[in-house]
Amino acid sequence: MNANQASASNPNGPSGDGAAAGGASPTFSPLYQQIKGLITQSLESGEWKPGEIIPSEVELAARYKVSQGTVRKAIDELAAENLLVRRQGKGTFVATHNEDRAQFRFLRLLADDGAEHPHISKLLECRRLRAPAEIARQLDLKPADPVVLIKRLLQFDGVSTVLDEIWLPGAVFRGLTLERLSDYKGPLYAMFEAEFGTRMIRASEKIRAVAAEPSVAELLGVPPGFPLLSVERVSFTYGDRPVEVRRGWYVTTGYYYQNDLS
Amino acid sequence: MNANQASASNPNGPSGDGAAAGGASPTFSPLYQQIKGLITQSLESGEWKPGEIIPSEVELAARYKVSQGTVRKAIDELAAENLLVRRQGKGTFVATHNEDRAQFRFLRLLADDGAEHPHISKLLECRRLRAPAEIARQLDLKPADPVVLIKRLLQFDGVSTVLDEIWLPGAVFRGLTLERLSDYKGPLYAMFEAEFGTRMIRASEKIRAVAAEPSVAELLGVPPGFPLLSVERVSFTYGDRPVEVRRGWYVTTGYYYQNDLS
DNA sequence: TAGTGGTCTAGACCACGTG
DNA sequence: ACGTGGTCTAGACCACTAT
Repeated sequence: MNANQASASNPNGPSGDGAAAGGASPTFSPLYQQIKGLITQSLESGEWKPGEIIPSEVELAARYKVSQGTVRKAIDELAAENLLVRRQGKGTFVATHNEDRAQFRFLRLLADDGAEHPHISKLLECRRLRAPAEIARQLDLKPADPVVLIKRLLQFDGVSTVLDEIWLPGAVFRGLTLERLSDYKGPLYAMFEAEFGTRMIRASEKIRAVAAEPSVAELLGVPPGFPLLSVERVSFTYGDRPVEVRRGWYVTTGYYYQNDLS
Repeated sequence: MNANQASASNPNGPSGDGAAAGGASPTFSPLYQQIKGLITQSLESGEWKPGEIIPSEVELAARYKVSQGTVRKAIDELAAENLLVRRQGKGTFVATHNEDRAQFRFLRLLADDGAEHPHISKLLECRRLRAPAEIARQLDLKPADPVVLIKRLLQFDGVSTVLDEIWLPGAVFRGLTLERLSDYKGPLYAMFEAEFGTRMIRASEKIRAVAAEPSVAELLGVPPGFPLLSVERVSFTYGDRPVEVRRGWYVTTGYYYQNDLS
């Protein structure tokens, strides 16, 4: 990686820009974006694992042969995307789903008074089967590829509130069993990143109001036809690869889904 | 605003930091945060109006007697908060609800196929009354203070999909009538910022699934008891002052509420 | 005392949009 | 050709955390 983009040599990026040369648009890519890519690679490859500290800005600047300011900007963006966490005086760390309130990021259910209540998870089943067409499409698999299906119930203050159906690609989550799930303490996503090296980066949800189907209603302890929040989530890992489909039904009596538009 | 924080003179902020001196925490506030505050003041005071261009970075640096990099960082954050919009080669502009897809930011309803459909607004009524206790609380008003209540229906592809009850502080929205509402073309928030100088910065929503009340059901053309998405929004303007309470009921058949966790 | 991230500056050059 | 934002550098100093 050349040093001086500013002096004379460097009309475009130092490192390869990814693809075919030719007459298309110049595809200018700033240095810090390329550094960002290199750091992301190290995260993805597991060189730095969740919770661990990464090299200091000065070290990274030396390693990539750029100024500290440039790696700084790269890290800034990765921190804004919740991939890294900066701690003044200590260092920069790989984000994890274990600690902080990283949990609320993915389950934004609050009690009517605005408080965040704890919940417990009741595992109902964990099966391996062939992907239904729709799930395969969403997970970017071939139809009938192996998948894992987890069903669970979340109880808030002892009341069944959320029923989840979680679909995972079987190839990635090899060896995932109900027993291993029950043994693990902490959030599901923390287990996924610790035991399967798969970290959920972002998710996209489709939210609807639906009438409870009889089977769902029974598990949630509400009458059939009861209005439920239907939350269909697709979660993505590095490279925007989908690695989870989650279908949830929320009883929003006494609790609500909190969303901030900003 | 003193120049050199870096040299000798300036152990803490140049301008006043807001409050009482004394033994409490030093309340260190970086220069760029103070610049951010000054820029926000100019936005709030209307010195630069929505859609207008603001002075260039170099000009602002001269005006505040700081380096360009410092105003740059201030503007960066304001742009991230959607208060300003940067356009390379042209300048920096005050954000507005008129253009772009600033609309989707506040009405994230998509068709099942993921497409963003246009909608038309049917105004049902616009009344002035005394604030109910709950509304007064949310708008930070005294009970029985004057408020404006707007009811409207949004139709997607000719189908009634959203019923909104919009509560506004009467003191701010003086002279708002059904006629003025009907005359205005474009999004409601665009009208608010253009005609009443009140710009919505961020909003907080509580989402639930509810059974349609008879009166609501009739307006939306669904049977009573039909599952609806209930969206209760409080919108805030500069200084995090609440200036709108909006209660919406969404029919999520053929459409869904899109939310991204990132 | 030493190391980390955080702030601030000054100056150079690049990419973009106008004349 | 010029002005705007965007990138990159180099160096100084500040604030926080650990030892």
